[in-house]
Amino acid sequence: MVASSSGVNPMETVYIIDDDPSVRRSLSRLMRQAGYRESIFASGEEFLAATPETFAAPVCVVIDLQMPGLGGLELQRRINRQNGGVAPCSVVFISGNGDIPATVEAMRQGAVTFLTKPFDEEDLLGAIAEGLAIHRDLLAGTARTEELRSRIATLSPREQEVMARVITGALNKQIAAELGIVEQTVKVHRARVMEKMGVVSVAELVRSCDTAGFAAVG
Amino acid sequence: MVASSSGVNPMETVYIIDDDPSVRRSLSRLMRQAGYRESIFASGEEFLAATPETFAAPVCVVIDLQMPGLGGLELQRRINRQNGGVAPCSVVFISGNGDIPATVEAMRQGAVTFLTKPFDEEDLLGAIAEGLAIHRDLLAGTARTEELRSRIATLSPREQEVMARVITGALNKQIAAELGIVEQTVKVHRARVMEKMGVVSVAELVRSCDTAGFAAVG
DNA sequence: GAGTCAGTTGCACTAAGGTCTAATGGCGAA
DNA sequence: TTCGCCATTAGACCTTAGTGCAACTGACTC
Repeated sequence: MVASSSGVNPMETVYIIDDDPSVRRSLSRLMRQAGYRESIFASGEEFLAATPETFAAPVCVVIDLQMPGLGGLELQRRINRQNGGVAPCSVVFISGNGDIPATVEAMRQGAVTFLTKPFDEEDLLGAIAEGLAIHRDLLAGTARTEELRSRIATLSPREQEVMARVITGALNKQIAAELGIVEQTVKVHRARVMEKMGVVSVAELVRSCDTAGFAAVG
Repeated sequence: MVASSSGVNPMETVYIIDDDPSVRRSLSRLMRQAGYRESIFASGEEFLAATPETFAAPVCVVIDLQMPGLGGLELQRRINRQNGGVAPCSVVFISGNGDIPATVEAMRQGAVTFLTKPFDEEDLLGAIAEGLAIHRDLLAGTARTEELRSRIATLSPREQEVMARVITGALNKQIAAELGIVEQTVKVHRARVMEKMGVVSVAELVRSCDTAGFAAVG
């Protein structure tokens, strides 16, 4: 089953990074035929300079392992590092004469797969479709997390202190004692927290904080 | 830094699966020298027949890719399947003449690494130490999950229905209306739920259910 | 038939959470 | 200085949650 123009999201982009001009041309054509937006780069440095550090739409990067200058594995490392260690896009490796240690390293760093030249076009298209799907799912989760983080950012310091204790299940009077304030003050902060976080129950608040990675305080 | 007897948990076990007797002997000795409990098997079938489907202590399995009968990749698949798709232990591959597609498949199936013969003993010991560490962390999480699941199992059907709604943040009167019972009855079930689950707040209950994979009901 | 258990309900009371109004003080920006 | 935001507190009032006690029903077991 070959991916075709119909059914491919036009915002999903494939980046090709290969030092061989003929490979770039050939893959570029293949991507266009499959209906993907694509851009080609002759080196990792070029790619890093020309693309943003994070992507809002699904992206799959096809990287040639052996390139002069910045090698494929080091490029993958830098791409991952851009986003605080979390992969900002999917990566597919292609290589004319790769070895097993390089394959292991690429996979450990999160590559979708590692194809050896000459490879079947359908294998590459399949890997790219998988990579885009993975990134699509990742972005979906990230969107929710980001929304919650921005909501948390609107909380005053005190409100965050109160929330951190509310999500541990602490009673208002306990929170008040911990913070050296009166219970009524806790209630006020608490009400603002619920409002700003867009939730109506402690259960929802706990889930939101967990999703956003907001740490509870014991 | 080579792992030595001191500092190695005596309950951590390494299983060697290789059809070559000399490799088995050699690796067996290496493992003992490193202070690990070890067992050797001449085939995947032997291993599957002799070991439990899940392990209570950290385990790392060293698998030879090419074996007559059950191959390494298929063995890995079966091991993973035993535990409902979740890896029940760590896997390290070794191979005399592996190829990149096999390496990719092994890594995609969760292998810690893939070493090619002849390999450095320290590389293998390092991989095993990593595999055991990964499995140790996995077991730590699993233990908590299992404890919560067994607690959930002690809940009556009605109590589970109530809990599923409590963790969505529903009020007692809403739960009562949904279940066609009176609020007081909900309170009774709810109190039992909190007691049996060993929590004292809704916040803790929500976290416990999330950890155990207990689904909320909207 | 007696005993057990899950499920149910009622009543009374206490504790905790949530809302509203109103007020005070500090602090930085316009 | 005035304005707005944050943090704080008070009092009143209502809603929910939690607890203890008692009781009834139906299903299942010994």
